[in-house]
Amino acid sequence: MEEKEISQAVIGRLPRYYRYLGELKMSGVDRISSRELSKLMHVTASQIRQDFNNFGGFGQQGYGYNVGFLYEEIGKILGLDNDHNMILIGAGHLGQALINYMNFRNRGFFFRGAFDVNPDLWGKEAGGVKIYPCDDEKMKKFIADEKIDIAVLCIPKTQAPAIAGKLVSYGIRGIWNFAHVDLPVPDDVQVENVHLSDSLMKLSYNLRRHTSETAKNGKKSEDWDRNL
Amino acid sequence: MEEKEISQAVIGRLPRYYRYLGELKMSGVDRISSRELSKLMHVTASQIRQDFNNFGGFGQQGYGYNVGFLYEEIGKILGLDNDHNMILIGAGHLGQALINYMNFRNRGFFFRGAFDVNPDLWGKEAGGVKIYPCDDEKMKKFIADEKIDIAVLCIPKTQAPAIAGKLVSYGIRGIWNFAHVDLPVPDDVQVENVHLSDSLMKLSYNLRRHTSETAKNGKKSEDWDRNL
DNA sequence: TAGATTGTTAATCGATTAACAATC
DNA sequence: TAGATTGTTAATCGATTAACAATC
Repeated sequence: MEEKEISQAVIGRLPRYYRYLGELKMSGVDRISSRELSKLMHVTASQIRQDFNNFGGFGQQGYGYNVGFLYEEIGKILGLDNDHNMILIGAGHLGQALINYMNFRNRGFFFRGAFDVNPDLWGKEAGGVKIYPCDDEKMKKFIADEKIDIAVLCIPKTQAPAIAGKLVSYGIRGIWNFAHVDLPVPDDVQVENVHLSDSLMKLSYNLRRHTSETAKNGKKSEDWDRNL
Repeated sequence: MEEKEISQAVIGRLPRYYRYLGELKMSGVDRISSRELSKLMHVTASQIRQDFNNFGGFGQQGYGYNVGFLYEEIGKILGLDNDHNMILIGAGHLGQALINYMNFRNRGFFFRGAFDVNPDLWGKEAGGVKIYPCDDEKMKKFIADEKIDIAVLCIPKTQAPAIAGKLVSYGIRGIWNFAHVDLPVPDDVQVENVHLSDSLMKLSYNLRRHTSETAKNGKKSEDWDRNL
């Protein structure tokens, strides 16, 4: 039986469902209908049901969805029931910020080590792990020994594609890429880009667009759904 | 005459065009066709032409596009021809990483000050600007005096909505939100979310999906377009 | 049972791709 | 002019929304 490919549009919404369900669970709600959730999240109930039904029937007619169960199931879909071992490549400001962010750990994402070209950092610690030289053999061995599956790339864009290529050859299957460049990797390697300046440019566009629009029609809307 | 609203799908692609055009310009290329650009960026030539034509005719039949001109025009569309004054709210690890990142400055985004609740940080500097107490009156005056239009929110999600509300009342029109929560703001305030853990969860999903798929059909594709 | 709400099919909407006439 | 390539319309594809039968 052919499994249908789930669109990235759906996947992109799962973490937000997961977050809302986690909060509902925390506040003791143990049952919710697509309609209630739709009001809370400002999306259509139709979309919620369609999204969930990509993965099978999580609800019950006449009842709705069990919050705890749904939360767990979406967690499983997102692969949060398995731990992930990560290495940080580039222990600069941003890299250190990420490695010190505890919330990733709570979701099963663990930094096992960091690598940097700067000798001043070698042997020091960041986020509870050692910083090693960006040495090919060392990285290769570390990735194999520690069963690293994700590399977090926080290095200048000039160096990113070359390092990414090496990491892939050492067995890395997922790259969380903060370098402002597209990484050409084989199709069986997953890249998730976080292009901060792109994000800032989108904000800049929307600021200008809105400013000129209000200047034009002079009205100020109270509708804030679009921002969610 | 009604101006058609440009879809966020198009806007989301502009920064990437901008990046490629900047690189072409730097390497001395001054003319490119939609077909050449499509091969470079791994998107369809049709999409490129459609995207550009949302904003008017930037090209010339039989010739293609002038790289420098197109680069400038897209910059203008993105609002990069105007400077933006920003404040950092929350000078923790992530906030300090952002305020120290020089590339935003090159694009016209300037941090003018930082605010934090931690007294140990007050009076210190980060990224060349002072860190102030998160005091209502001080923030209000600073935003007005320094003509701040963007606030960069790097605070825990529990505090983010309350602070965001205040900032908006002080005149902030754009929020770059790194807190893991949806901010309810009026429609004339633009929010750009950077939800890092959501991004990591997507990577986790795609890792698992691919791992089980290759396990199933045992093939390893060389096509890497999808990762761009 | 009657009421509620899902799962799912059908209708609509929007975005992407293809095609080609206009034109440089 | 002939060739190339855009701007733009038309066709296709995919995603969202609406509707409702199934069922708890």
